[in-house]
Amino acid sequence: MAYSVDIDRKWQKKWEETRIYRFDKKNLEKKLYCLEMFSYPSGAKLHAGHWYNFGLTDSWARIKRMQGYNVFHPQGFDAFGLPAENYAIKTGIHPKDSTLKNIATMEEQLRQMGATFDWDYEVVTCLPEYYRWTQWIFLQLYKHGLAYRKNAPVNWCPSCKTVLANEQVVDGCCERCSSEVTRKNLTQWFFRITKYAQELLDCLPDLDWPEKTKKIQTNWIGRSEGAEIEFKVAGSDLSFRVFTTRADTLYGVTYVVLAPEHELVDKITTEDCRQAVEEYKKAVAKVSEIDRMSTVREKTGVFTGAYAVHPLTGEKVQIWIADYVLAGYGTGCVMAVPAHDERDYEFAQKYSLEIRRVIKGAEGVDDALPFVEDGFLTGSMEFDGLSSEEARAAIVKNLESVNAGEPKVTYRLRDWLVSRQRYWGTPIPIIYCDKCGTVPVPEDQLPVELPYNVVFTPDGESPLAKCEEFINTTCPDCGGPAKRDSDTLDTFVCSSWYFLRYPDNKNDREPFNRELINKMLPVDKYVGGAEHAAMHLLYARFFTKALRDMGCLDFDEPFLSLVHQGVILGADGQKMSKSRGNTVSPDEYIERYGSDVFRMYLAFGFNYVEGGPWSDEGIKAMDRFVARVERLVTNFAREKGTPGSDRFGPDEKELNYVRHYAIKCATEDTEVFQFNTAIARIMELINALYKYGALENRNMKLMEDALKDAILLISPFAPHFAEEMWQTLGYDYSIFNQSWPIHDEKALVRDEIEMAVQINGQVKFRINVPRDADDKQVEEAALADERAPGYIGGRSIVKVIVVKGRLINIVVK
RNA sequence: GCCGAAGUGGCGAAAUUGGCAGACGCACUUGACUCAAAAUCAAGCGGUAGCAAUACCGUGCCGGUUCGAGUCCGGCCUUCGGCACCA
Repeated sequence: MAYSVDIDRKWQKKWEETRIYRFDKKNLEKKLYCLEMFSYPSGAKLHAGHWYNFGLTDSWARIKRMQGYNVFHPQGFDAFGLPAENYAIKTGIHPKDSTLKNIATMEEQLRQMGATFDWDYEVVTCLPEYYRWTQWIFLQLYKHGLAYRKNAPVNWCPSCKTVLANEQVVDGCCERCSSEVTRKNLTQWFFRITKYAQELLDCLPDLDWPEKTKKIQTNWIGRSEGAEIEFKVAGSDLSFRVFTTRADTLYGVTYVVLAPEHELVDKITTEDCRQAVEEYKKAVAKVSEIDRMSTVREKTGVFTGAYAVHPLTGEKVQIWIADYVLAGYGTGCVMAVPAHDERDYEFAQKYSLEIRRVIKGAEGVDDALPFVEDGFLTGSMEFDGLSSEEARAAIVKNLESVNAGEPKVTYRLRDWLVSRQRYWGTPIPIIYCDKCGTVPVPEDQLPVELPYNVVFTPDGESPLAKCEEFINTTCPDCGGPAKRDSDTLDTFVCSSWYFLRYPDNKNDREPFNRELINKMLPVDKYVGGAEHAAMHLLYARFFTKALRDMGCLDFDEPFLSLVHQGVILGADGQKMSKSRGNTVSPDEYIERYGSDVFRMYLAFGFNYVEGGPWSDEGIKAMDRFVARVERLVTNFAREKGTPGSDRFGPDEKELNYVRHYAIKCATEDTEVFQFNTAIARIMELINALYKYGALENRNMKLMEDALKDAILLISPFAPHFAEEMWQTLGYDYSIFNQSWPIHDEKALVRDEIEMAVQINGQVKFRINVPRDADDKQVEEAALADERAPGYIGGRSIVKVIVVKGRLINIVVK
């Protein structure tokens, strides 16, 4: 039977009946945890990107399985989230109903992929069995001081009617709906990820992750080393601290700037200036955070009338407020050194403030102001002549001795805002009691179930707030009337620990068993989109570390090795989208060619990490290749048993060489997700088999062995097809219980090697030399070649370089 | 603006530590089979010149190091990611 989608179904059924991909819980010594980022159950069908991610990672997992690993390869769904709720607002279909329906559809489609998923370990984040433990983790974080509430200005999307994390705001617009984001003050729950900033940074170098991703995380965390320096407010007991990375420029301070929101502003502002300050503060409050973040905007500010005392010189400098100083970074105050900072320079020029040089460039360096690079100190009393680097240490030391400063490290990373004014998410397990205050829901009362009967009106208030039977409850402490938190958790919270739940997904006493999880984790190979480089991956790392410190597990990092798949574009080279009409619907292709052809095309047509444009010609070519293999197999199966020779001449040697070369390369390339070259080598083996098959008096044993290896090599990429071919060749079920072939190094040694002969670095001709020829013999062979004199002419040989097994370069003059 | 990655035939892409550029495939051309077409099988296929042997050019651009550079160094250009008043 020619390969088609029917073959897919046949073997899917058989695999399911025989439970062939079931994970063996007893053999944890050789476990290998292979994981793709789980998906959101959207209403649409699986797209090419899902196949690219899941299908090819599955091929990788299959090889590992055949190499004897006990592969744990689970699947699940990131099932809470905005789209389902927005869909409900639009259509009236309840998020729970639509989500569960979508999950059923997607499960079905994922089964049709023919992957090695063990569905016994499925995890669905919107089910109480799961979110009960999300809530439990929230409570542990709360108990350990890692979850706290504060009033904070938040990014508000007027269209989604919800709060967005900074990272969900793209160009001042909502990541999801692209409407303009505004600012709003709300009391929100935060996770103290900043506590782990340094560790999150320190563990990065040892991870087998793409360098680019590590770089993104490094930037995101944004460590900055410097000093905190105290300035006293002249004529009062008040003081404030500034953070600076340029303590060497301290003598160049001519004024200081506070963020307009800084708490000290009201206290120090003089009567003369109060009106101007108040007006300025009002004006700043009106400017959206987005506009304020624009670098092209002209800097503005006002004088507070107050003066600060320079900690070393005792000089009085003006205190200003300006919007270019951010309340949320560092201490919310800066010392202004206009001579050596571009922003301060611009500001000082505008408001005619003094600009005082304290750094000069080295000999020959253009140090026109503002000079922002390191140099040598000048006008800085006893520090004159020191380099910037020496001066930073010396000045901070000096400050420390007078108790006016010390070395300090700050981070750009901010705490993670997790409250969402939304329905379709994990309820926050907190109760507010007038008498007892903020009370965590007792663990034995979890889960706090999400009520089904709610009204979806997009008015910015959580639907839960309007659900009386949910919101009104009794205080667990005093038994009096109390209210539940009406917000739900960011869905990134759900996805920050799902990989911990998979191995123990049915545990109803705890989120996961500590002993088991210590054996099953970390994840050995994690594969998913690069768009999660900053958020998801950082949050999951934070959760892992926090859970470790709370005694729930004993490892430091969740994902040892990470791969990002590229993006498959439409045939026009543009991102696939319905509006462009360039989407590729896997179902149609699978119906026509079978899922293995689809998967193999994805494997062969692209560099996995880069992705690229879809090509109908490309998948047709793959269809032809599969048919070509099938012809080879059926022809051979017909001839099987006919007597052949047992000779092992040059033809056999060549076939055996290609065979083992294919085994070696396919194994090594697949290991590092280079599926395209792995398949190229398999194609070469098939070509070699055709060539050999056309000969008279073949060595049938060798041919069968080579063909058998070829099918084994194809099997991870075309599992249904390979299973069918295996059967056609008369072997027992299942090919996936076979061992992965190992190449024979001896077969890769050729008797004669072709080497290129270069004259002055240019290839002129090629010679064949015996495999074991030494440099001298190679040189002699090259020079003895009849073509050599013509190229050398009358010139003399200056030097001869022999690169073993590759080329010989004759340098002549 | 800063940080990072990438630019290779008509196309998708390969290329160990600096060592034969273009593996494998698509498209195309030719031949075999066929009444014919498709499919299949076989062969060719970077550019220019030439009947040919061959010569010259060729990995975004300019320069450098080297016996030898797609690969290393310096300077540009373009594209794509990340960050962006971070003190």
